[in-house]
Amino acid sequence: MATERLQAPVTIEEVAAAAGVSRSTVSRVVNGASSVSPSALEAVTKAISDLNYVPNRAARSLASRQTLAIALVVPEETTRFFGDPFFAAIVSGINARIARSDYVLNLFIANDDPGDKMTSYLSRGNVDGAIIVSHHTSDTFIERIADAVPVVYGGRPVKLRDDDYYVDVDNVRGGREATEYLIGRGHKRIATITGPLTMRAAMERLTGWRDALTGAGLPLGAVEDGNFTDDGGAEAMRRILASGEKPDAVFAASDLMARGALHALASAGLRVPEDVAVIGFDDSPIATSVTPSLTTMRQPSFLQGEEMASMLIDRLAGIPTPHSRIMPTGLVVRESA
Amino acid sequence: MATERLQAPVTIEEVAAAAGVSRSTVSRVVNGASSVSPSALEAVTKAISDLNYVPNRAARSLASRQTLAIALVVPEETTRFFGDPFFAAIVSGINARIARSDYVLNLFIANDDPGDKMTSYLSRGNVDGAIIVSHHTSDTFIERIADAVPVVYGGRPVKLRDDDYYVDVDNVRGGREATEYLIGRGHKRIATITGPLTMRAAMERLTGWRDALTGAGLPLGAVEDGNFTDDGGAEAMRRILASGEKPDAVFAASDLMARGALHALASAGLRVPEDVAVIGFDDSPIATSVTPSLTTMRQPSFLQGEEMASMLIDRLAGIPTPHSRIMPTGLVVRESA
DNA sequence: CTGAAAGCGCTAACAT
DNA sequence: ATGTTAGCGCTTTCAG
Repeated sequence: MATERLQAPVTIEEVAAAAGVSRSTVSRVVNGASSVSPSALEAVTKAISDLNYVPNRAARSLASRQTLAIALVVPEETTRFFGDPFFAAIVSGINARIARSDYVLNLFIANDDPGDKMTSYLSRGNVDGAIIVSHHTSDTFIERIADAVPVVYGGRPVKLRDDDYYVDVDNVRGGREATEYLIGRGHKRIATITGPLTMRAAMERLTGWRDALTGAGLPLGAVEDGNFTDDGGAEAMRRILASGEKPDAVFAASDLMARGALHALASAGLRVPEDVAVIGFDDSPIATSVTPSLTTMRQPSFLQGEEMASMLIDRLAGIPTPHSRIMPTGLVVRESA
Repeated sequence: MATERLQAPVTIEEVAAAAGVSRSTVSRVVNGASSVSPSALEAVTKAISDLNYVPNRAARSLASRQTLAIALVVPEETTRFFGDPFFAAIVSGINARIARSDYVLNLFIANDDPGDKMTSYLSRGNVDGAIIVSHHTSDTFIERIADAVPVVYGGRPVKLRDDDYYVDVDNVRGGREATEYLIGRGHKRIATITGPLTMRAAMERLTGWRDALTGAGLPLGAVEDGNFTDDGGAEAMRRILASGEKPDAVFAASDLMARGALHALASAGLRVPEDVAVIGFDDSPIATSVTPSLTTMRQPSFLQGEEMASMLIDRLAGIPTPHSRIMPTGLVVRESA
């Protein structure tokens, strides 16, 4: 026991010796180069597994000038980020894809970093690329990151540059279809609870809501910002109710806000969907955990995360990749509308 | 435009030249060695900031044989981990402390890693240490990590080894004091909603509850597992109500479960605290966001996170550190009890 | 297809 | 206090 920490690490040199070839050849097989004879390949492969050789990351990085690390940048307040199951699914997807690669994820929560250690760290080439999971108009530091390393965004960035890549859904359409569903059910006074309008997805879903309403010749209902949080959704709902014009339906731009709205509605003694129908967005686990269960516009969050990671990994490997990937949304009808 | 990615990275050599000293001296100031003359120090410092020098991690790692990386290991289902503000605060604290150091955080979500890429990655010395933020009895892979690198746990580990370090609160006492508060308020039939009993903190808070009750000569009320989740708390509350023996108070082992309980109680038409008093645990942002606001046993989650990181950093620096740090809890009285 | 040789940028004895 | 000198373990031309 306790000899563990000092095991001599096996180096490429020892593998080469064991296989009777040179370092270069070992390096070639480790990196999957084509030009290696079958016999050499076999000898090296055997030596590697016999010796349990694992390349040293630092040495590899230093020589190859890549870090095999990807930054996961979270430009959110920690409590908000952690509070939303949407991000849970996104991160889970990213992590799942990364776990299948040679990369590791470096976590950066912008918020806890008052100086800009993060920015300079990233700029200095300490990661090969970055995934930026959300994006506010006010996040200026993001541009500096994008100047320094390849970036993939979750959601179309506020200022799209030529070299930007992103994964998104069609938020306008999602918002429109959610609202159209409400309209189709005969609702006439449809309010909406939006995310922070500094975020593109929030604005776009609002646009979709507006398009549906004007398209149907219906008046625009109340618009309140719910900040993409549970509490924010509840407060927005209360403001809508307090405003006088009682809606008969509400489109909440996230399930989390829809949950808040549900609670506010319940407190106000209103029944869902009878008095007020509610439709959410995400189809997160929340949708089925509330009562009544949530009718919602589904987006494939886990896949979005996976796709973000895949996109970046492909780019880093030099594989041509489209600049954006728009994932499908779809209506999921349950009890609340 | 687009010249950005190829900026010549400034090396220690260039800093040395600019400062008129040798590489070694630069290295010394970068690493905070004492034996540098004031004048040299100043020249180097200036050169560093003029040139905007940031040391190359790979080179540093290779030469110094440390990785300057710390693994953040999350042995939880992603949705659960991200769903609890307690973890949000913990991670925030860890991240804040790490941001002040030379280390970076590598994120590993055990759950998304069916093989054991993570374990072998960590075992191969790719990180200098690991922080394991939660711990279930069933998590066997954790031992393998602890065999390979220095570890700090969030919460006393299930099997404590000689070389383990952890940050915790006195959960037994916290549970006891919360329950004693309820008793002091005249409640006689006190139920509890526990976390999963595979987790030490859950068991200990249950013990505290039991101790308080037996200490006061009161009968043990209902015990239901709420899985440390919102929904779990609501269901546990429903089971308690359905069981026939109506409690006049409930100790929920986390604020999240308390929130679930509050909703279940409201649905059942029971008033809080008049019909049933509710006390939580954590004093997370949830406590003030629910109605009625939550009386709860506070634990300093952010500080716990910071302390976990500090402990590991100190250990890695060879600074003697006590094996455990028990942080204080304290009652916060609000409306729910 | 393979080996030799030259570093990648930094730290850490060892001198001085 | 500071400079010199070896590497750390690997990738990558460049010859052959």
